[in-house]
Amino acid sequence: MIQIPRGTQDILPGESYKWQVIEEKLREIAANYNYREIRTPVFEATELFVRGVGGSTDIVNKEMYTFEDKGGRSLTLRPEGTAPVVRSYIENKMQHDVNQPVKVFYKEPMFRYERKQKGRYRQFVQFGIEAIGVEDPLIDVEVLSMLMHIYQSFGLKNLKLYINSIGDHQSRKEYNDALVSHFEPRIDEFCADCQSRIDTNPMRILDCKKDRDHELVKTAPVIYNFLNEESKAYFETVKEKLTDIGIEYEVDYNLVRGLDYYTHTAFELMSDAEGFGAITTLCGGGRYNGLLELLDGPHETGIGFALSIERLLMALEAEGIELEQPKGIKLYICTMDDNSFDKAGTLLHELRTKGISADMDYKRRKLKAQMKDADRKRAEHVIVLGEDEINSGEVELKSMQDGASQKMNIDELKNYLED
RNA sequence: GCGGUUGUGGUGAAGUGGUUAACACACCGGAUUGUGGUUCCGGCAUUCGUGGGUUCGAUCCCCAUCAGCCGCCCCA
Repeated sequence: MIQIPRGTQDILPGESYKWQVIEEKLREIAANYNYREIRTPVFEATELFVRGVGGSTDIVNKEMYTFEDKGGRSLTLRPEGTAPVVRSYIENKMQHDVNQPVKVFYKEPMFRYERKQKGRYRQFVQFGIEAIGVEDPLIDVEVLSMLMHIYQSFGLKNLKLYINSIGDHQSRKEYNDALVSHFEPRIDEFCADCQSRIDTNPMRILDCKKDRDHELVKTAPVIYNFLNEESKAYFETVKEKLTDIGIEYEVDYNLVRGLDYYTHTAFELMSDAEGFGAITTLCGGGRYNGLLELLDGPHETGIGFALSIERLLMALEAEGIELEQPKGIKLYICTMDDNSFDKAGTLLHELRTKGISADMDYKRRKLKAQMKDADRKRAEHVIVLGEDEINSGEVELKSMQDGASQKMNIDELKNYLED
């Protein structure tokens, strides 16, 4: 038997309604904030991610599905959504778009070659937004408020929003240097991971789980102090506005994001719910000043976030929140014999043509079994089509909810069910 | 990529080196010759992730492989 590839999943008919409910809600909220959908290809030039996401990141170093096509081009299944959107923005010269800033959302599968775990897939669906063309604390707040709006609209409670500012590239570099000189003299007291982090990404030492109690971690320089006045003011405004509109957050100076392109505002939404295991990040994002220029684009800046629908579903499950199941069919037709089986097929065709959802049992089961089937299919009404009904042209329309039935002829039935 | 753990019917799960692989739910059928969600009765895995090996014999032992889960790493 051929099995599904590791880290991927089938969304079966019994579950797909959950995705539909979530997707519908996301589209609704996106429209509410005036973000429009963008769709980009599943694969892109490998170079886009190497440059855009950053050559030192794990994503680029070990998680990409990269292949060569028959023309010898190196292509990569997209591991994240921001670089492709920015590529499209640049290529389509969207800085000249009449709608400014350019506010887009996407909802597409992403691919990362990682060890599978609960809530971590090799193919997963990200919903994300990007607002490009404006640098103003207020747009950062819009993005954050939309993010919280999404999760709260599903009734989720155990949420924690962490924010930080990592400043511009200059302050980030100075801060990194300061961390290196802070840790270097005693780096041998740290775990093996941290010893390599000091070269690759010193900020990561700060949120190491093993060394979190080390005194040097506690006395380490704080990034806030390395921000220039402008960056500080920007960050302060973001925080004030968040408070003004009632969004709770916690500042986490150790919050750094794994992708190289982030600057200034960075954030992460975590779940507090029980049984969430190692994977607690529901959504992450931040501002990316400089990314457009890095990809040969105009001097514009952007901000965005990305969330995984799989993890959103996980969070809903963890909090015992059920999504509304779709309505069942309007009418189920029970048949008694070959003749009525045949007639039912014709009637079904007529009903469906009128837009009335209807079904019957094609397995020719006994009446009782058909009633059970109608129940399972959540039919609103059922009729029994037998010899009597066919001869008289009259059926009893039974409501599955209260069991009450009313007599009517078949033509009346079609009109009755139409609305 | 590293460490650990698990893998029995549609689902949840017992089980043992030896002729017929518990049980529960679901499903199908009957009790009730044309009416659902209750009850009672009956049926339902030549097969124990896959491929090898050990053995007279393996679902139970060994090896490999695939997949899930947990931890690390990292992230959505």
